[in-house]
Amino acid sequence: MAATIYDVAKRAGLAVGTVSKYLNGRSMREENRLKIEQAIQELGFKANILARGLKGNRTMTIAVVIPTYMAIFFMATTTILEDILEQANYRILIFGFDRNPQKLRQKLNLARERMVDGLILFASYVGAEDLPILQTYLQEGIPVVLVEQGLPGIITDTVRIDNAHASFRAVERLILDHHTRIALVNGPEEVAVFQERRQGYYDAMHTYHLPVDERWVLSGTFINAGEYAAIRKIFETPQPPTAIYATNYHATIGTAVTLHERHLRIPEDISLIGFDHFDPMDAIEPPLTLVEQPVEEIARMSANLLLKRIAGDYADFPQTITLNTKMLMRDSVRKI
Amino acid sequence: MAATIYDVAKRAGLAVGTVSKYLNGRSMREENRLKIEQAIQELGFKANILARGLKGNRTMTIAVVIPTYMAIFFMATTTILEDILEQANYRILIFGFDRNPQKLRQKLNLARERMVDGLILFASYVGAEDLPILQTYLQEGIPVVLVEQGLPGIITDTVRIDNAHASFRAVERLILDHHTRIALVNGPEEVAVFQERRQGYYDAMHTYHLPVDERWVLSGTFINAGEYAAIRKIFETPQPPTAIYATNYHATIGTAVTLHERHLRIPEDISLIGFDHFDPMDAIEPPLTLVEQPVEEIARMSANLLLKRIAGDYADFPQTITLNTKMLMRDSVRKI
DNA sequence: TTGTAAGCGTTATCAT
DNA sequence: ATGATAACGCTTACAA
Repeated sequence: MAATIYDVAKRAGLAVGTVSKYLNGRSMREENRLKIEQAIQELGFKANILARGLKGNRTMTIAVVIPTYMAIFFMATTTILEDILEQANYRILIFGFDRNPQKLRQKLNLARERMVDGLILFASYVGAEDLPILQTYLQEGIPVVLVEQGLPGIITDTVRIDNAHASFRAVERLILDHHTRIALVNGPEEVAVFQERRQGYYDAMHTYHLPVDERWVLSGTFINAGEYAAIRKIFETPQPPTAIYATNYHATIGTAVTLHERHLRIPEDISLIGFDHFDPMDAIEPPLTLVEQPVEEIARMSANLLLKRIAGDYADFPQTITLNTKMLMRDSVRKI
Repeated sequence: MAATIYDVAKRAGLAVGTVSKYLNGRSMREENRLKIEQAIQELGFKANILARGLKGNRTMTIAVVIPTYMAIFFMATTTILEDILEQANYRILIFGFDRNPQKLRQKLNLARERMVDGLILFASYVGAEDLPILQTYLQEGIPVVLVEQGLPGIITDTVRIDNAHASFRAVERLILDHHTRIALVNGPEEVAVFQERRQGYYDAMHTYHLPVDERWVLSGTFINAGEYAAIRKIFETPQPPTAIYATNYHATIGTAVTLHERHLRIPEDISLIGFDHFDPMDAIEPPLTLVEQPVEEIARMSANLLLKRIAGDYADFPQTITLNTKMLMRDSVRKI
């Protein structure tokens, strides 16, 4: 069995209360501090998190809940989140809900059972049925930060990006380079984030009085073969587009691969602006012009906001932080 | 505050002991069972996992420890693992260690603090410094299942695949189709798994008396641009290879993309056999011939083995299960 | 500053 | 079959 605080106390010749104080960073006689440190060292003592949590206060644990483990954006953000929170001495529990609102409900319950001190929820793919339990969190005073988007009736802090504006700028960039026939390869449109990204596309097209050919407006998950066939079809129309704007990681890679397969050169034959910037994308030649999400900043803002609430600081609550994307100008857009 | 077992007992007019028995599925008077169920219902009672764990027995929690969150193989396996273990009423805690043995040590400590009932460790990228704590797990009687590979001195169950044989068969397939100049795009060679995959390549080449041109034997992580440049260089040699065998997901995608970029047609100009089969790969045209890992079976075997040990069944311990990969014959290999 | 003891929510061991 | 109570490892009054 692992050593307990009693073992440490005995070995140090002190009482458990004193050891506990040491563990919680209170002041004490230097001499005793050393004794305790030595005892801890010798016994390889590690405070038992369960007992700590049971006592009712903090478990020093934060739940990070994401739609799926299989998407790089979520995992990249989670990785950074973990680093940041670890520095504040918090641990994270990762829950994926497979883009399934029903499963989400269950995961949120699990997290609550574990008495997490806070919740960071990537809020795309959340369903109406998940709202009540989120309310429960808030009622119980467990801070919640929503990432990606807000949720109806859930009054809490939110960290998001300027989806519509990001799209607008990307499409505008193409238009300013004299493209007029621009296709959209969008994520699943039941998700608010992708509705916004599509809206930005429409806004740009309308602003510049360009017609939108609905056959060029695609949407889907782009994780299976069928959907890529749709991209290929875009080029079977008589006057195919001269540029494509893809609105997420998969769509971007899939589109680039599809273009290469058809021996359409980027950007000579067709221009492409993608979305997201993760390592594997740089395998693509030429380096793509991309809308880059500030992944690190999203993580940092979410973590800090949550920690602030956990610390009891509810000034300026609730806050919605909208972060700006960057256009990474590289070599996949050609001026016509 | 959430309802406790005392609240339930009071509402049902019974003692906590009785309610506890109900929760643990022991027999009891039908009439009381109903009372308890109703009370639980009305109060929305959920047993507190922390208190349960503290009491010393099972936490019904299993740690799944993986080298990185950012690789699809690990996340796909973890997703399935979670499903399977959930059906056995276990929860999982996911820990990524960023391919950093030092971080792994820390994560293994975290998992132990949480008193997990078992550990599933993806053992590539584990360092010598991590071995002692693994021993601690075993000494404390916490079952450990190693996935991908065994570890020196760690006597426990292992679930792995036939890496060398898989490679042998893939390369042999190319040879039988009369390829003689075959390049290898391998994962990082400090990892045992990739040493084995490379060995299979060498074995096949030697078996068929084919010379290996070391300039065509590449290895790396293939998650950044520089490494892809190396693939391109393969084709700048005077007599370039006619076929490539790539040994993991990233290497496969990266190679396919690179080939397309150079307008080398698959399989007309060059044949390709890849490794792993996940959805996004099917974006590539033509459908690639692949070595397919039995991801689901890996997860199932690991989970079942672990559950068996947790249940105290140590017959046939330790066991090493070597699962067979499948060759998915599709359209990326040409008979010369 | 330090020691003592109650209490967190459960399970398990006793009696009853 | 059920009820009362100690114990799990920790934190936190409160007392010394």
